[in-house]
Amino acid sequence: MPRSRARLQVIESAPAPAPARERRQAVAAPATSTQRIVDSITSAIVERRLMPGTKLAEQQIADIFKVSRTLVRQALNQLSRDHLVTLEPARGAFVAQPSVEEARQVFEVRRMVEAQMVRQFCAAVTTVQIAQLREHLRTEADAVARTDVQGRTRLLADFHVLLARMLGNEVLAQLLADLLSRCSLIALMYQSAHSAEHSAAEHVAIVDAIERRDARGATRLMESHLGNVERYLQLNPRVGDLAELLM
Amino acid sequence: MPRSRARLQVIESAPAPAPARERRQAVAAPATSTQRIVDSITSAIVERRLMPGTKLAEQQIADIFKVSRTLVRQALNQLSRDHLVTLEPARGAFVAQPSVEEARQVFEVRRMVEAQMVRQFCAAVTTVQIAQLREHLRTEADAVARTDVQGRTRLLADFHVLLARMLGNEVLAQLLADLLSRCSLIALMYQSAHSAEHSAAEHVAIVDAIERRDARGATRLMESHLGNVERYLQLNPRVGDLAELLM
DNA sequence: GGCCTCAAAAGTGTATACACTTTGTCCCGT
DNA sequence: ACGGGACAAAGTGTATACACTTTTGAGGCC
Repeated sequence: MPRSRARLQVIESAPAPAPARERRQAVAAPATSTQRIVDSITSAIVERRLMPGTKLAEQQIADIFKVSRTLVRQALNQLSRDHLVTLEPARGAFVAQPSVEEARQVFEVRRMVEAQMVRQFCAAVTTVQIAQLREHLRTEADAVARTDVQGRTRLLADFHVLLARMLGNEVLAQLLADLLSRCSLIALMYQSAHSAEHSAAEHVAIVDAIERRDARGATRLMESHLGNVERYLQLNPRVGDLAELLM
Repeated sequence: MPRSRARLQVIESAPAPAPARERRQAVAAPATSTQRIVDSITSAIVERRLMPGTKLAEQQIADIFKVSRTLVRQALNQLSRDHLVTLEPARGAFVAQPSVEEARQVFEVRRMVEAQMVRQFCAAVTTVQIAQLREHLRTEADAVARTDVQGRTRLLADFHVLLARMLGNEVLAQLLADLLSRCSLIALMYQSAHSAEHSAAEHVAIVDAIERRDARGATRLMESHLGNVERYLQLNPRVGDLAELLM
C-alpha cells in the first residue's frame, strides 16, 4: 500500500535574495552536489523549517535532490559530524535534539574561547577592522529593524565568526563556526527569549570596548553577553523529547 | 559473469598485541567497520607509519581491510574532517601536510582554550581528581623511562584531554581531542625537538600549581608549556612539501 | 477486545557496476 | 630530439543492486 508521503516538502527554498547567503556562496564556491545537500539541510534546520527530531529518510531526500542515496548518505554523515543530525544505526538520521546538558557545555566552551578571543583582539585590532565591525553591526541593526528573522539570526552568529576571522586564525574561525551552528539549533530548540535587539545592542557594546582597547571590559562584556544568551534559553524543552514533555 | 557473493564477512582482525591500541579498543569499542578503518589509519598516521603526503588509494585500502570502497570512502571522509587527510577532488586522498601557518594557528587555539581550562580547573578541582592526575603523570613517566615512543606520545596528549574531561565538559574534551590529533601530525611532520622528558616535567609543574589552587601560576605554566612545544618545532619542513624544500 | 505472531513493506548497510577524470606512455609530426 | 596529442591504465564519483534490520499491520488466538 502506497504511503502518503507529504511530510518533508521542498527543502530547497527559492534562491532567497538574502545578501548574507549570496555572499557566502560567492566566496566559497558551492559546486559539489553533496555540499549542496549539506547546505540545504543545514539552512533548513537552522531556519526552523526542519524541526528537531524529524526523520531524514535517505531515499526521500535523494528524490528531492534528484541524486542517489550515496550522496545523501555522505551529506548526512557530514551533518552528523556538525552535530546537526544524529545517526541511529540501522534506524536512520534525525534532526538532532541537543540536550540541556549539551547546551550548557557548548556555551561554556564558547565563553572560554570567545573571552580569550576578545582579549587578544583588543591588543591587535586595527582601525580598518573596527570599521568593518561597525559595518557589520549596521547590517545587523538593519535586519533587526526589518524583522528579517532568518537574516538576523545568521548575522548575529556571523558577528562572532567575524571576530575570529579577523584574528587571522582560520582554525579558530572554523571552530567557532561549528560551535555557532550548534548554538543555532540549541537556540531554536529551547526558544530563546533573548531578543535579537538585545543581542545586537550587546554586540555594539563589545565593539565599543574593543575600540577603546579596553581588554578587560570587552572580555567582561563578551562573557556577560554569552551568559545572557544562555540564561534566556527556556530550559523546558518545547519541541521534541516527548519523554520530558509528558512526565 | 557469475558474482561470488561472500556473505557478510565480519572478519575481525586478530587483536593486535600493541598495548596502546588494546587500551583504546577496550575503552571505546569501535565495532563498525568504518570506525575500525578510521582508527587504523589514524594510528598509522600518528605513529608515523604513514608519512605526510602519502597517497591513500581507495581500492588498495579496501583490499587490505577486505571491504568495499564504499566503507573506505566513508572512513576517508571522516579522516578529512579530522584534518588528518586531505581530499583532492578526482585525485584522491593523501595524508595531510599541515602548513607552518596551520601549525601556528592550532597552537594558538590550544593556548587560548587550555589557558582558560586550567584556570577554571583550579577553581573546581577535587583531591580525587588530583590523585587521578598524579596517577596519569606516573604512567607518563613510566613510558618516558621505557622510551616507549608511541605510548608516551599518546599519553602526553591524553594529559590534556584528561584535564578537559575532568571539567565534566564532553564538548570541550572532544574539541581538544581533535586539536591534539592535529598536533600529533604537526609534531611528527616538523620533528619536534621538545623532549618527552621536558614535556612530562612541565605537566608535573602544572599539576603542582593546580594542587596549590594557584590559578595564575597554572595558567602561566600551561601557556609556557604550549609555547615551548611550539617553539621547538623545526619549522623547516623535513618531509613532504617539496615546494618549500626546493626554494 | 487486547495481545501475540509473523510476514510484507520500508529503510538502512554494503558491495558492485559503470561513467568520467586524471595520469602516464607511446607514437607521430615537425 | 622535442613537443604534443591520442590512447591505455588507474583511480575517483555516482548510481544501482542486493542483503539485512526495523517497522508496520493484519490476522489468529486467548
